[in-house]
Amino acid sequence: MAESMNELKRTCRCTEVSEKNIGETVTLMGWVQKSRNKGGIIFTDLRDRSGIIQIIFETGDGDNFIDEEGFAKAEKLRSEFVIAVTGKIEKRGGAANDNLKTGSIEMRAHSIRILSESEVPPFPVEADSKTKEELRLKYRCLDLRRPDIQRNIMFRSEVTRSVRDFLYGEGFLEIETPILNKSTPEGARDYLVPSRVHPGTFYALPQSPQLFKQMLMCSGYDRYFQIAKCFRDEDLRADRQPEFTQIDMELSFVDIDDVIDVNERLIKKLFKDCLNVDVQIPMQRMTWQEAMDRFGSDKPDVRFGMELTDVTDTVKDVDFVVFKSAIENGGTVRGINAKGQGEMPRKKIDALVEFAKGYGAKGLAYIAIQGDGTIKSSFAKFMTDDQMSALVKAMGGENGDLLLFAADRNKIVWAVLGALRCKIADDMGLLKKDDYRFLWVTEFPQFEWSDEEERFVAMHHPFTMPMEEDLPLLDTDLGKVRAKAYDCVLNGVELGGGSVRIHRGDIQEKMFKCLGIEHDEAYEKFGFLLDAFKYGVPPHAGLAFGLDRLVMLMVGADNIREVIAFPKVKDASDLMCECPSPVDEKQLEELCLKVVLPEKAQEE
RNA sequence: GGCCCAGUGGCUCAGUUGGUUAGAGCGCCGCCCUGUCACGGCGGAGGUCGUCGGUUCGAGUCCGAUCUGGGUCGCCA
Repeated sequence: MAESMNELKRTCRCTEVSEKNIGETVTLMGWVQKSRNKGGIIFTDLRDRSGIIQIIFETGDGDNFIDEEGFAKAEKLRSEFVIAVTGKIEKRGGAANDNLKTGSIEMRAHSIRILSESEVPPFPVEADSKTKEELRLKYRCLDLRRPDIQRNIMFRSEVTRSVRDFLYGEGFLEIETPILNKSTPEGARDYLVPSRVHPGTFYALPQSPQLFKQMLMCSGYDRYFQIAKCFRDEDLRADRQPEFTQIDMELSFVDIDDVIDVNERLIKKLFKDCLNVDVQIPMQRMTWQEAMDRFGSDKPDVRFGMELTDVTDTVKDVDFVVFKSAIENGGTVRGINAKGQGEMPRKKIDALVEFAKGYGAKGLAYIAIQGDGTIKSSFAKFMTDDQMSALVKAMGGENGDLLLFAADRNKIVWAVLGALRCKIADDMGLLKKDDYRFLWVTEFPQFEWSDEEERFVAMHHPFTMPMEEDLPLLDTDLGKVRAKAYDCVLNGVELGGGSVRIHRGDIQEKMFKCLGIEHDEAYEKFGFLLDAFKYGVPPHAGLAFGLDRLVMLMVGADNIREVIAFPKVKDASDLMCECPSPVDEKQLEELCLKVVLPEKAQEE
C-alpha cells in the first residue's frame, strides 16, 4: 500500500551525497532501479535525476538497522516503486562500484516508506535503450526516466539558460509574441485554429515570429530575443518536427557583420558553458555560390574534403552522350574524388548509383583506379587514353581512388554530388560528432525560380534586403540578385539563418513587384507591418537558431526526438496523447465547422 | 505522393530449400540465500509469428493488399 510523505522532507538527491557526508543521516526519495534480496540483507539501487545510490536494508537493533516491518517492506520492492528512505551514509562495506558516482558509499536505511508502487514497466528503464522507438514514445513518461534521455533534457535546459544569460548580458529583451496569428500562406503550410467568435475565420499558429519581431524593431525595442515555439504543417524528418523551438532574435541599427559577431560570441559562450569546447571565432565564411560549387550544398559539411570539381571543359569533346547532352542543355559535368575507395566492389558502386538516382540523377559515371593503376570505368569506351588521363588528372586521381561524376542541370549535379560526398564520408567513418565545424554561408540568391508556380519566389522571405550593389539587377536579372541573408551551418546541418531586412519603402514595393505580389495583396497579407513601416523604420536584421537541432548536435543525438520531451512521430501524431483526434459534434457546431472526408477516408 | 528498411512471448532477437509440439537471453512469478551491484541456486508461467486475403497436402517462412514505426526524395518563403 502506498504511504504519504507526512512530515518527511527529502534532504538531497541521490548522488548529492559523497564520502564527505559519511556519518550523516539523510532522507532520499526516488525510484527503485533494482533490488537485490540476499536473504538477510537487501541491496536496493535508488534512482533520481541525479543518478543512483545503493541502499542497504538489514535487520537489527540501533540506528544502522531497520525493524522487521521496514524489512518486510523492503522485501516487496520492485523496479520503479517510489520510496522514501532515511538512513546513515556509510563507506561501503563491500567492494566499491566504479560504475556509480556514489560507488564508494552506501546508505544504511533505518526507515522506509513506499510512496507509490509500480506495475512491471513495458520496457526496462535504463540507458542505451534498445527498445523500439514506437514503444518508447507511447510510454514517454517511462522513457523520459532513462538516464541518457534525462541527460539530454537537462542539457537542453542548460543550453537555454546559457543563451538567456548571454543575450541578457548583451542588452537583449525577452519579449513574447502571439501564438494565434494571421495566416500568411507564403512559405510553409500553416496550422489553422478556427475562431468561435468569428465563424468561418481562422487564426494560424506562427511559422516564426518574423513579422512581430520586425514590428518590435519599429517600436524601438532595438534588441529582442525569444525562445519561440514555431509550427509548420509539413512532412517530418529526423531533424524536423511540426512544432519546434527557435532561438529567435532581431537587432536594430545593425548590418550583417554585427549580427554575425554577436551570434559567434553567443555560440562560443554556449559551447564553453555546456560542453567545455572552445569554438574559434570568427568562424569560417563562404558565399552561397562557393558552397554550391565546392560542396554541392548550401549547408556544407566541412569536416572533410571530397570537394566537387567542375570538369565540363575537360570532357567537352568526349563522345559520351550523357556528358554531351548535359552540356548541350546548359548543364555541367562535375565529379568528386573518394580517396582510397578505388577498390570498392561493384555492388557497392551500384548502390551509390541508386542512391544518386534518389536525388534526380539519371545515372552516375565512375572511374575506379585500382591500386596498380588499372582503370575500371563505366564510360572508358567513349574516351581516348589522353582524354581519360586528362580527366583523372583534373580530378587529382591517384592509384586507389574512386572518381564519381554527375552530368545534368547544375541543380541536380549539386544535389547528387552534395549528398554523395556526405554518404561516402559517413560510410568511410570520416564524420566525428565531437568535431564541431561552424560555417556562415552568405550572399544567398534573393530569388528562386519555382517550376510549380512559374515565377520567381523569395528564397528567404519578401522582407529580405538585397545586396546594395545588386539593386539594379531587380530591373534586369532577378536570378542574379544576391540577398543580405546568411545561414549558420554546423557539420552539414542548417543551425540557423537570418537576414538584413528591407527598411526602405521604395525597395520593399519593388520587391513585392518582383515577386508578383500586387499592392493590395501585399496589404491584405502584411498590412500591419507595412503600416508600421510608414512611421519610421530603423534598419534592422535578425537571425533564428533551431534550438532542437543545436541541442541534438551538442549531445551527439541522431534525431531531434531525443532532445524533445514530447515529440511527434513521422505522420505528425502524438503516440502518447493519441492526437490529433476527432472532436465532439458539439464543438464543431460551435465553430460552424463541418468535416467532409475524402472518399477514401470515409470507407471503413 | 514516391522509394527503401523493420514488425516473432513484457523487452531484444534467432528461426535453414516451406515440413513434428516456434527457440534463446533478459524480464516476470514462486521458493532459497547476510556484501550484492549483469548477484546466485532451484522451479514455473508466458506466443492467434502486425492484420486480412491468396498459393500449397502443409506458411513465421512464398505472393498480394493493408496497418504501425523509422530513413529519405518531393515539400519545409
